[in-house]
This record gives sequence, structure tokens and C-alpha cells, in this order.
Amino acid sequence: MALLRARGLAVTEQRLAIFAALAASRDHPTAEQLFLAVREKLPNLSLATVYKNLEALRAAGAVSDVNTLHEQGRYEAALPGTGAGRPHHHLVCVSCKKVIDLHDARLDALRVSPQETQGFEVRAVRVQVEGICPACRARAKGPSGSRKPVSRR
Amino acid sequence: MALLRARGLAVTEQRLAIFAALAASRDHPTAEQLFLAVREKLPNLSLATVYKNLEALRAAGAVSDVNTLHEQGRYEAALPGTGAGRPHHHLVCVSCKKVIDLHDARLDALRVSPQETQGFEVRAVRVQVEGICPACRARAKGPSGSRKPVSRR
DNA sequence: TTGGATGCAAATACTTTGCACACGG
DNA sequence: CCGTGTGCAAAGTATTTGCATCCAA
Repeated sequence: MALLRARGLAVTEQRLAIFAALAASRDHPTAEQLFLAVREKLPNLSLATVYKNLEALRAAGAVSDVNTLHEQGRYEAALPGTGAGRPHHHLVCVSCKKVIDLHDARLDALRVSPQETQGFEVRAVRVQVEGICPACRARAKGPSGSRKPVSRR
Repeated sequence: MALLRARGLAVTEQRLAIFAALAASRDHPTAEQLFLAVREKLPNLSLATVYKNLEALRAAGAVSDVNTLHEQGRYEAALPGTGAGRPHHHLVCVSCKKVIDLHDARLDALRVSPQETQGFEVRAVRVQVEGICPACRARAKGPSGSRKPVSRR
């Protein structure tokens, strides 16, 4: 809350309720699920408010996306025979959303112990390394230019 | 191609071109990027055809989504102080799209060597374990009922 | 010939934006 | 009081679907 005020964000009933609902939830709700949950308490809450708050809280560091890259589907060829389909991992630039393959035998060999998989039948273990790519790093500290990250949307 | 026919899929110019474009691409294109690329060769290709083919090829196992869960944003509370924000990993059911937290110190300790990160400034390493959750496993081999996976869309 | 595939347009789903009014600090 | 937040409606973007026609098998 002090965190919010420090960022110039007002502490409103809606904002608190949205954050509380998120913190209380043990799964990873979508905006709409949060909307439905919070609306029990605040019946005239609007879905747009939920989106605006999730974004505000994310910018303040109080909320994170479970899924970077959720904005658009991305595909890759995966033919078992061709090598294109070998399991591999990804390097993702959180600024420009670029995705680069990462091949690493050590990561491929990762296994998760059955006690931790809670009864799941494991199909794949994917490692996603998030960071800032060289181009975006250059842009960020850059010569002079704009500080705004590039959006691929 | 034999794979396609075995699945009852016809081998069309569009389907081949879409797959070829995907296999040729070293990044992880969106449906629209593929559409633009393939349209150079097949000018009256439609975007809907791209989507339909990606889905058909995915079902046949020739294409995979880089991102499971891309269909909707999912959030979690992440307050640095509260423990809610500790880095953690996820167990994802590829059938019903449920996401469950996975805490594992060994995974938290994963590091990727600088030679492999291609100049990225690494912010986080996230492990996503994909599989079929107990409920969906039960449903799949189930007593009698429908074989269709549940969609959360 | 026949069932699957294509292209178009319309429909749907998710998310963002503009704006008038309300409210926290 | 001032600036941010809210709710509504409209716009925007991503994806899916219906349907008439076309083409591979």
C-alpha cells in the first residue's frame, strides 16, 4: 500500500479488492475470473477496471504475468524425424518479445521428481530464460533516443 | 507428408507452403507473420487458412505452439516481501490449461551459461512442466464418458 | 465422386481506449 | 481542489466459424 502511494497510485477499494483476490487465489486467474470473483463484493465493478488495475499493479511490481508472450500465438515446426522437433528451450526478450531457441543438453536432461509433480503425467519440461536482448539493452542505455521498449503487438 | 495422409489430411499447396515457411523460419512466427510470408508465393492465401492449417498440423504433431497458455492472460500476486513473489515454476495441464505452482530449490538454482545466452541480460529462468493433470488423466482413460479434453477458453 | 480444404465474411473472444463523472489524498 | 480511478461504451486486435466453391485422392 505504501508501495502504491510511493508510485503515485491511489488506494481504492477496487484496487485493493483485485489485489486481495489475486493474492488469495492459489491458481493463476485470468482477468475475467478475477472480475467475477471481485464482483461478488463490488457488484458494479467493470472488467475494464480489472484490466487497468492489473496493468497498474504490474507496473508497480505487485503483480506478474504468468505468461510473458500471451498476446499472440507463436508456432514452430516440430517434425519428430527432422531434428526440428527436438526438445529445446527458449530465450525470450521481455522488452521486444523476440524468442530465440536455446539448445542445451543439461537443460534437456532436467527431470522433476514425481513427488513434486502432483500426479501429473509429465510430457515435457521447458525452460524459458527471460531477459533483455542485446538490441533492447543498447536501446535502453542508448546514445540518446527514446527509452520506450519496442512492442511487437 | 505420408504423415499427413495417414491422418486423413490432404496435401495441398497451401499446407505445404505454410509448413515450409515455418520450418524455414528461425524465429517463432505468429500466424500473421506466416500469412504475410506465404502470401508472397500464394497471393490469395487467406489468414483463416493459416489458422486452420496450424491447428491441423498441430493435431498431427508436425507443429507445436511455443506457448501453451497463450490464449488468455494469467496473473499472480508478486509482492517481494510477502513470499508470494518468490521465483517459482509452473506445472501446466496441456489438456485443461490449469496452472499449478511448483516450488523447487533445485530448479531455482538453475543457471544458464553466458555463452548460451547470446548477449541477453538474464532476468529470470522459468521452468514450465507440461503434462496431463490427474483429473484429465482420469477423464482420458475414463470409466465410459467422453474422450474430449475440457477447454477453458 | 467425395470428403476434406480454401477463401471470404461474419462472428466471437480478449483487451484497450475515450470520456464524463466520482473519489482519494 | 487536483489528479487519478471508475464505469460504460466503443474500438481494436486475435482467432474461429459458416458456407459456397474447389481440389486432392
